[in-house]
Amino acid sequence: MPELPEVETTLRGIEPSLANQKIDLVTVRQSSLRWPVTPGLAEIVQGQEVLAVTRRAKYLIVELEYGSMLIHLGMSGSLRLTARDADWRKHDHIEMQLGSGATLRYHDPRRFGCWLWSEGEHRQLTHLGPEPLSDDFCSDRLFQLSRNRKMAVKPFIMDNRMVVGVGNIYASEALFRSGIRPDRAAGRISQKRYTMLTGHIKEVLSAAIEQGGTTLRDFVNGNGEPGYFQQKLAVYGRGGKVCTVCDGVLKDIKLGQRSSVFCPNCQH
DNA sequence: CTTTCAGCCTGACGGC
DNA sequence: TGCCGTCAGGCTGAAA
Repeated sequence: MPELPEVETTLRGIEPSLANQKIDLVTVRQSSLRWPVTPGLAEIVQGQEVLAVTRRAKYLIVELEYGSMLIHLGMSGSLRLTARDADWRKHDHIEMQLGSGATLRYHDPRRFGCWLWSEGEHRQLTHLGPEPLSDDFCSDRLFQLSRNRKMAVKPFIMDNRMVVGVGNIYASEALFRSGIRPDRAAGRISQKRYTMLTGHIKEVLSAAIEQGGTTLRDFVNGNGEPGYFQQKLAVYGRGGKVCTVCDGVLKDIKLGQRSSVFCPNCQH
């Protein structure tokens, strides 16, 4: 389940093999993803050179000479570099062969991801909030946006218009570290506590990216998804278990259709 | 305007 | 053993 750290890890892994390479051949075996793969995408991008590979939120952007491809890994997607003649695994949907001989495979069992082509800006990228690790994401901004909002703070910080890239795992962890109950109304949290929360969001995401860096080679070589962050999680997936800080039992509630685990003792 | 919620999809898992 | 229901998750767009 790629969250922002996994997408960033993927970017760092594949970028050197794609940048400044010509796309020789693209094969789309399954075009039914979150949105249909842009019709004719393969023919359009073949022959173009990759100018750069970047990331915005959880989207990867492959910039080409006449436009760009927008790639999302959805819930279960992954990109890996393979040998040119590697066997196709179940759920390998798209392959991109580069001039160097490098081959990129897109694998996505649940098909929540996307591969889209556009000559201009992708509509998915308009209306996105700031990157969580940039200075544009600051507590003042978050505090101002939260005023008069009755929505619970957890779905609030997971809203891409507030800040991008904060998924269920890291939202839960950042709220725990901040001592804030996930179901507290966003508009009823003080500026001081938003300062803490903002800091913890940055902290938890950058720590995960750092750890992603250590499993970078494995990840790109395609030996399965990294499970490196699991033992560091204090609340996510631990409903009913004992809190790591006090001796209370962690509670599991639904917020905006998402499971939300917190410690009723430590979080208020 | 804000907020909620169904739907997309497959695999893993628990109950029987 | 296998069948069925439930859950997980990001994101959009329609409904309230």
